[in-house]
Amino acid sequence: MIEIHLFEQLVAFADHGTLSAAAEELHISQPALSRSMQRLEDELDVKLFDRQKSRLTLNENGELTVQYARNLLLQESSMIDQIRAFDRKKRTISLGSCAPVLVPEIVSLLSQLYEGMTISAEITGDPNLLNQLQEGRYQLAILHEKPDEEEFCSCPVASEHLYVFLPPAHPLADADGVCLKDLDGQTFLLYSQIGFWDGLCRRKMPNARFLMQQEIEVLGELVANSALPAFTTDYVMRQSDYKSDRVAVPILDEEANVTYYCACVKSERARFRPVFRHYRKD
Amino acid sequence: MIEIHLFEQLVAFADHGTLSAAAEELHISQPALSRSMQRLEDELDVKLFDRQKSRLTLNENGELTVQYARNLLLQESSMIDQIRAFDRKKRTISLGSCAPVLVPEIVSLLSQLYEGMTISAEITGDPNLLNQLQEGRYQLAILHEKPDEEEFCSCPVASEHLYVFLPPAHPLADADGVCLKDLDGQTFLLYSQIGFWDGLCRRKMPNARFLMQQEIEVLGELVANSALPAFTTDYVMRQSDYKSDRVAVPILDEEANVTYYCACVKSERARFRPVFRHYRKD
DNA sequence: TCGGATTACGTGCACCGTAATGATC
DNA sequence: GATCATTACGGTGCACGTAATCCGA
Repeated sequence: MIEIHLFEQLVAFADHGTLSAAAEELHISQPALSRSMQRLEDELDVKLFDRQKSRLTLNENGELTVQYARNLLLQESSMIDQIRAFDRKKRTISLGSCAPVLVPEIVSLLSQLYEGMTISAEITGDPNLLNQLQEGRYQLAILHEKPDEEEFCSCPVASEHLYVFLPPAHPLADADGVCLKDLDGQTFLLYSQIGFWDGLCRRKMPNARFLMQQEIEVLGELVANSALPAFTTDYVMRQSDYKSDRVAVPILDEEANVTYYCACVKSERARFRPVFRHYRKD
Repeated sequence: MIEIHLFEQLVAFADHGTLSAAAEELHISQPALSRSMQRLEDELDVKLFDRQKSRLTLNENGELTVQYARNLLLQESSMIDQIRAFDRKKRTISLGSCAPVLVPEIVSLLSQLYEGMTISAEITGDPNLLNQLQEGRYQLAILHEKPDEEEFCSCPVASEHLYVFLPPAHPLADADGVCLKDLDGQTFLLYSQIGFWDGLCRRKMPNARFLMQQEIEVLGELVANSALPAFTTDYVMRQSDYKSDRVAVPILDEEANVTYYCACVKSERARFRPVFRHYRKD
C-alpha cells in the first residue's frame, strides 16, 4: 500500500520538471519533496529517476509510473465527487420547470413538506425536460403538457394564459385578441427566464426582434418607460400588484393557453404524494 | 486528496462488520480505527455510518463508498504490480526452452554477455512457446524447429539425438536401432523436466507407462538399480561423466533427431546479436 | 554565483495505544 | 458481565522545515 500523496507529488514533479518548482506548487519544502520521491522509489522498490547530481529526471519507470499515477488520482477525485454528489442528491430535491411563474410557490411548498431538504429549482426551455426527469437530473418537473402515464406520475397544478402587453397608443391596443403571427416582425421586450415561452415566441414569430432582459426590474423599467410591446400572463397579473397603464390583449393561439403539470417518475410517486395531494385539494 | 489507507480501513470494516474485528485484522487498536473512520467522514464531508451508540453500520453512502474504495485499492495494487513487472522485465532476460540440455550453457553465456542482468530460464513442453516469445513472456527461446524468418531471428545452436537406455539383459539391448512405436506398451523411467520430449514420447507410445521423476538424482539411482528402460541422448552422454553398464540404443524415428534453434523476435535482433554471433562462431 | 538536489539535524504534531467511559444486549 | 464504540490523555515516530553541503551551468 502506497499513499496517494506520493503519487500526487510525483505527478507535480513531472508537470514542473524540477523538485523546487514542484515543491513550491505543493507548498512544501524542496527537501521534503526530495525525501518523498526517495520514499516512493523505496516503497515501490523501483528506480524512477536518473540522478545527475544537480538534475533529477524521470527514467522509463518514472514515466510509466506518472501515467498510472495520473489515472489513479483522476479516479480518486472522481470517486470523491461521486460520493459527495450521491449524498447531496439524497438531501436535495431538484425541480425543473418549463416556466417561471409557479416556481416560487412550489419551492416554498416543498420546503414546508420536506423539512431539512435543500430545494433547488431551474427554469429551462429545454424540450428534453421530461428526459432529464427520467434520468434523475430532476426529481420533480413542471411541464406544460401532461406526460405519459405509463412512466410518470403527474397532476395539473395551474393554468396560464398569455397576453401581449401594449401601450394604449399601440394600433392593436383595442383588439379583443390577437394571434402571435399577427405580431410577427415587431420588436419586443422579453424576459430571458421564461422557459418554454421563449421557444413558442420564436417559433410563432420568426421575424420578430426580441430585446432580452436578464433582470426583471430592468424589464419593468423599460415597460414603464418605453413604447415597446412586451408580454404578460393572467397568472402574473393576478399575483403582482404592479400597476401600469398598459393594455393586456389576450393571445388567441391555442398554445398560449397552457395547463401546467407537476410530475415525477413513477418510482418516486410515494415520496411526492404530499405534493400531489396538496394540489388535488385545491 | 484522501489518503488511501483510510479507504483500506473502511473496506476492512465492511468486510468484518465491527471496528474491533477490523482493527484486529489491520493490526491497529480499535480507537485508532474509530478515529480513522471519523476522519474519513470528515474529509469526505459525507456521513458514511449509522451510529447506534454501540453498533456501527454502513449507511447508503458508506456502501457506495466501499464499492468505489474496493475498485481504487484494486487499481492501485495492480498499478504497483505492473510498475514492478515493467522494471523487472528490463533487467531480466527470460529464456524459454523446449528442452533441458542447453539451458545451463546458455544461461551461463547470457550471464557473461549481459552483465548485471538477471537470467531466468524455464523448460516447457508447451507447443505455444513461439507465441509466448512473441507476446513477450520470453525474450529468448530454444526451439526444436526453425521459426518463421519473417517474424523471428534465429540460428542453430546444437543438435541432439535420442537413445533408449537399456540394461544389457533387455531383449532390444543388442539392436542397432529401434523405433519408438516398437517400445510402446513398456514401462519407462522418465525425467519430468524434458520439455517437448515428453509430448513426443506420449504421442509415439500411447500405451507406455512413464514413471515420472522430479529429481535427477533419484532418476540416476533408479537407472542404476532397476531393470526399467529409460532414455538418454548423445548430448547428455557427451557432457556427463556418468558411467553405467546400460546400453544406449539409438531411436530411429525422424523426430528423435533434432536441431535446436535459439530465437528472438525480430525487433530485438540487435540486442541479442552477441548471442547469435557466439553460436555462429562455433 | 546561482539554481537545484541531497544530507544533517532539531522539532512539532499527527496519530497511536492504553485507559476510562458510555451504551446495549 | 460481555461486547462494542467513543472520548480522554499521554507518548512517540515520522515527516517536516531550516540550514548546510555539494554539484554543475
